[in-house]
Amino acid sequence: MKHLQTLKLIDAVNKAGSIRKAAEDMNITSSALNRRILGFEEEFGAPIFERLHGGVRLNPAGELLIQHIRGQIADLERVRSQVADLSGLRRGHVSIACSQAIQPYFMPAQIAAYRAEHPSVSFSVHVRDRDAAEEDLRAFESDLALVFEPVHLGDFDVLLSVEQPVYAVMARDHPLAAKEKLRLRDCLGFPHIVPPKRIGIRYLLDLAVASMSQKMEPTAEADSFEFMRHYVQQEAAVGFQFPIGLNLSGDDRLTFRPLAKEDVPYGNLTLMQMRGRTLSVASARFANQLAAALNSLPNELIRLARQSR
Amino acid sequence: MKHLQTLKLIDAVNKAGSIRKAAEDMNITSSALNRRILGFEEEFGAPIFERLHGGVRLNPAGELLIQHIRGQIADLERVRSQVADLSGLRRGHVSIACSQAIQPYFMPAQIAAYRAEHPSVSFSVHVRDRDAAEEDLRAFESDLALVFEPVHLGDFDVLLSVEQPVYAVMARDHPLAAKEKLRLRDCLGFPHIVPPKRIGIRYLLDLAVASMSQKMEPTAEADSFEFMRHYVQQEAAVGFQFPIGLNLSGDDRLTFRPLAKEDVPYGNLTLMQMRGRTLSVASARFANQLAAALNSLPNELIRLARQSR
DNA sequence: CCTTTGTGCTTCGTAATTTGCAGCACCATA
DNA sequence: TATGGTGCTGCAAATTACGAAGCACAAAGG
Repeated sequence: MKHLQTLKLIDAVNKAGSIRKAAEDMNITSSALNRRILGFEEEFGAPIFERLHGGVRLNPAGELLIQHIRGQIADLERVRSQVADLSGLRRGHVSIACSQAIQPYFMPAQIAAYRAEHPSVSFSVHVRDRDAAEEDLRAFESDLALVFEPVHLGDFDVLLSVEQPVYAVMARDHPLAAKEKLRLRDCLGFPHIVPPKRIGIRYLLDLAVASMSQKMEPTAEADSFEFMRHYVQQEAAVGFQFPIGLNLSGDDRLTFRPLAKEDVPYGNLTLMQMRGRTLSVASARFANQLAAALNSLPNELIRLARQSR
Repeated sequence: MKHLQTLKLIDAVNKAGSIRKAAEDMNITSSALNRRILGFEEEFGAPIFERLHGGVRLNPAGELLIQHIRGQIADLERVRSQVADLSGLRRGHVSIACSQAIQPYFMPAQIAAYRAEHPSVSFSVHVRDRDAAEEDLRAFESDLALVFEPVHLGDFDVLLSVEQPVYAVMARDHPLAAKEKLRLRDCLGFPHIVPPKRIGIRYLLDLAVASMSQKMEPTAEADSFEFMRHYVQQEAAVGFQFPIGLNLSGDDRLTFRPLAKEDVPYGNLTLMQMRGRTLSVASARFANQLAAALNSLPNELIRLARQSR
């Protein structure tokens, strides 16, 4: 869009940290870009960038403005999506940030289901921890976020929130695999592997351990569920994951056992968007589908857990 | 702002109803304007106007777009206001729509009080009935609305809502002036003057009369409180008004008596803004001041009513 | 029935704006 | 002190937007 060009350039300068670098990114000369910025600052009535040795950085006024710019660009996209929708095209793009646990099974299935009905809708999936996901929403880089244990609920609209128990993950021949229900202290007696502090599941574990005499002494700390999954097969260790990130009925090398709610509080899986924002048609519909799927999730989990026995 | 020029032109075309008229308003030639519209429609990907004999009109896509445009312009204004505020200037503009009753005493006093602290803030006041006030908010032509008995609360955020009884207004020598408390049926026994149906106070009166055997038979219907005020001095008639629109202690030709709540329900004086919108600093502060003043209003009324006896 | 008056749209030469190139002044670091 | 980075600035060239006039069309007016 032509009339947003200057605004996009400002955004580019902000991202690049210097006018010359941004000029290269946007395929124009630095002089042209520089003059556009100066011109904009003049008609805006205040400087947007503070000039320092080695580049530029947004000043407070610029921070305010960049937020407006991103909102404006995102909102124009929404309008175009709605227009495309009312001309019957059902086109559009959905950008979603999600926790790692969502990514292996749940999200691919949901996207495939949606695209089966609307083939000309495309998707961006950003795997983010709970902090980064919220940052994505704020910067209008994601339309939706589906994360465990969000940090700052204040700036967002919660579309749905469901609870998920924490599961212990271990090899099929692990001593604990025999028990039906596990206590947290059983798990901590064995070597255990946990995610780093920024991950929601670790937050819940830390919360649980805080009120116990037993301490958590992780053998390994890894942010990759893939790694944990293979690690517990090598050394009779215990890992942790939410059931939505597990293939409850289909894995014959691993065993999954829920932890008692008294030990580890359930995780809140929350679907959110930027507060007050009107989503594009595609995003709004996909959010509805996600909400429906999440609502029917508990029953689904029970069914799968029964199968796995 | 340069980059909004095309958008403002589109808005102008929409308001004028024809490209040539809008071109004249905006001081450019019709050919230039026409080309900008065509160019915009091309890069937007869809027509915005439907061409008909004698002019143009927005199509559904255009309606969506114009809403976006107005929102963007208003939001940019908000950003500039915030920027001015953080550079310590306390400048800005507040645009408010209000009921007729607010306009003679309350609003001027409030604006004067605000401007005493922030002299470089300017105001626009639009006197509107309850329907038109909401339309103003939707079109981003007013930042705030202070109206009695709003119609569609759905699209707006309510900042505050206070109750006001309906008062009967009559000449000082009117037979009813002797009574301390009035019933509606007393008033209807005399010639009475009421506002037209779109005014909030009439809505309340109609509501009240609906459950009575007595009917309302207005001698006159007028949308001007000024007219009503003088009319009741000429012919021993009764008018109606909210106390916020009355000079309870200072008028020696008129008498005001509250109507019992059992007869006529209290009117809801509601301060609203467009849903989800972030107001400019000046508007937000003025809204706060209004809210504080409205909250302390009941005591104030009691004090004034006591004085007037 | 033809004229008038309004519409949106197109063409073309010109005016205004933006761009790119080169260079300047500045600052931190090596 | 040299070097490599920055933002900024004249000046000519290129691009873009503009204004004046005219075209085709459609609804009213005499």
